[in-house]
Amino acid sequence: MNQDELNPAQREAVSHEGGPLLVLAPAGSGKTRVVIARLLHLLDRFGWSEDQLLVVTFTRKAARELLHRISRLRPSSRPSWVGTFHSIAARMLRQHADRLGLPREFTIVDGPDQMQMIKDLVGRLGLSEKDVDPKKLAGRIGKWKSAGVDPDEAARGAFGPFRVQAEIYAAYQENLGFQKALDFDDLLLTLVRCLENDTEVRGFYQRQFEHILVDEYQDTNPLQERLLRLLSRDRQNVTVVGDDDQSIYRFRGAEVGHILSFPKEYPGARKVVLTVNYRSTKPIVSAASSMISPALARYKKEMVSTGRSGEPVILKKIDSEWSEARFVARAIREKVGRGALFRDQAVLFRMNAQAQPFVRAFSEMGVPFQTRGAVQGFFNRREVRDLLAYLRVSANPLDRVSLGRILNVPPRGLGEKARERLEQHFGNAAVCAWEALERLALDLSGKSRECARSFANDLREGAEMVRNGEGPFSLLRFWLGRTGYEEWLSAGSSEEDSPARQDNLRELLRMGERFDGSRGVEKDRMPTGVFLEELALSQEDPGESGESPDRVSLLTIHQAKGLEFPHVYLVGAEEDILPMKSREKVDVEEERRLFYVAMTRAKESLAITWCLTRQLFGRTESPRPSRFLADLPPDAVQGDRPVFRSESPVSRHPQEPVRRPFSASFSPPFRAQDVRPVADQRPKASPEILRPEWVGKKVVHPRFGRGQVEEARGEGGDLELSIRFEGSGVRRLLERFANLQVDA
DNA sequence: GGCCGCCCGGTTTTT
DNA sequence: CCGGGCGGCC
Repeated sequence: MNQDELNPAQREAVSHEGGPLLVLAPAGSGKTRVVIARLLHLLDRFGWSEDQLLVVTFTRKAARELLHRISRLRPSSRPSWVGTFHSIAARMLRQHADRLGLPREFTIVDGPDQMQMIKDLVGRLGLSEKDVDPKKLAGRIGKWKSAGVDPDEAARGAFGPFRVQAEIYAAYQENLGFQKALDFDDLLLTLVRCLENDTEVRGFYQRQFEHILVDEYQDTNPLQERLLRLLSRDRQNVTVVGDDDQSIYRFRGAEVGHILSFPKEYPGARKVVLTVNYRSTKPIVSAASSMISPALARYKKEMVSTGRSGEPVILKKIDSEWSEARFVARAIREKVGRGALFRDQAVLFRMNAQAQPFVRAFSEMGVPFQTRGAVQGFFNRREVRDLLAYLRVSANPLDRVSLGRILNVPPRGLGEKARERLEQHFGNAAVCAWEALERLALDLSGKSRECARSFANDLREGAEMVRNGEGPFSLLRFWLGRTGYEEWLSAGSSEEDSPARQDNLRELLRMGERFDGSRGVEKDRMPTGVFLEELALSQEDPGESGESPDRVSLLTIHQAKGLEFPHVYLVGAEEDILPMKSREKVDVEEERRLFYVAMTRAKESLAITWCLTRQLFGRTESPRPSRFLADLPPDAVQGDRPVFRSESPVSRHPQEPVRRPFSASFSPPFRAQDVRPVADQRPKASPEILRPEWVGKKVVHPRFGRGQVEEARGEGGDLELSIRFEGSGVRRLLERFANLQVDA
């Protein structure tokens, strides 16, 4: 890439010589261009080889995009360590599998499998899902892992509901161990522990990587940050690129604090701020800037538009969500009438439920559209998961979750009773699938016995095929043939969904075939294992990466992150939706960033709508317009101004102090959104009453891990603690919200 | 083992 | 309002 094509700030970032570098890259500032130019610069200028550069992204899509653009600019260059945190971790773990006591083909447990395991364990401990909500428990386990808290530590000092959760956590980890399986968090945590304890492995990677580059750094969670520190020699040659204003993944563990404190945590860091927005017209840039500037914890940075003028941002008050959908449909058709394409336009909303009226109105009014459902379709389809479970047991015969899934699918006379027995035969050890089945067969009689035996034999055969290097295509055909799955499926499906299911099977076979045809030689790996790993680490629907047909996109704001559209309709700009309120709580800061992300997707035109009435969960509500609308500058917007009753609209929606009528032990544990992300960002309201009895206490926080209280003030629900955490520095937290476990 | 009816709860999502 | 999960029944 020619450096002349870069602006001064971009050039500064690209040519930075050594030492930690923070690139603040607001929306539309040419972030990817800088990342690629810097990568090429590092190769050219320092003569490093491709495998000395580590480039970390958050999604497969981003990694693929980077590789694609690099290969276009420099066909000879093929950086080998470009990937997501998880895929890189998996690769490193495999490279050192022997040292870690892991088999090379360990299983990666994905989200649904993890849920299944937790549910099974809850049941086996004689608890109902009313006692323990598996979803919450999964979240909790993830938080423990993010904080590096192992089951023993979790159990220590645990009380009440924590106790049971810690117990299940322990059982869950043990169970993963029997199966030689790691879940997503384990990929990171196991690697972090390995690097922390094994100086040789740590040295190996620290020597290997001359430079580390992290994209979307504002989305890192504590585990990823720890990994980054361990891989970088003396925290020196690290480039992080991101935008604190676009940090919208707190709910899944991302901490905007990492990017905010990078200069402190990486001594000598250089900070480069990209300010020129190449994406949007002047009014859009101006409106978005005004929207984000009241945010409390952020780097102050201006966004300069390239001077393109354009139509003002349109504000539109509408009576109901049905009219809202029709209004947008008409606006879209009008734009198309003036030469725009459908695919140039996107409707953005806060939650998937809002899509419904649009789907209906667009269908009725002949506006072509595409949605991306709340859950990705393909890999959550029963038939796809079933078939993959057969492959996974074949690749890793210790995989009980997958065997459990297919034990009686299609039905082979091994029902609930058999499942319980089988569990006993597995017991607390690493037992392989056919052994457990053969032992089970001895308990059974007649047809069931025969079925168990022959299934065991098939499993042996499947595993043999994998070991012999057979690829996914032949494995899939083998299992389809042995089980009669296809016939069973079409017999049991209704006429309307049968074709879709057959399609999915065919698509899976195609994927297997493509994989067999395309894979390069990878020594020491079984092709089927590689195939399964790739699927586990990329749940992207097949065909999603293809080119888009001419349709309007219906997306949540989260889904739209990283995308841009000439024309954007941001709908449902209402209190309790954007900002979203749940359980009487609003995380205004994150919601403001969401609003900002939505606005900055637009290149040419932006319309923002809100409704006066809305059906929500069967009830008709009369929402108030979003408080954020008050922050839009009058000279950049046009249309309906929302009416706020007082001068200061924000004060009309004060954050109600959250006081629960019951004691703290009843409050739901581990609400991440309660934790103040960065100390000193809000005025302190608590009285200056010192609480020396707290000082020096050791505590464990679900996210920040272990720490010690340095300062304590305030009373009752306002008890405020300054805690020095190992690894993440001092944080000021409200005891009421922090869900601390206090070490005795 | 599978189907039907009732009740409850309900953001955002990648790996 | 709608979908998932559970309990009861065949």
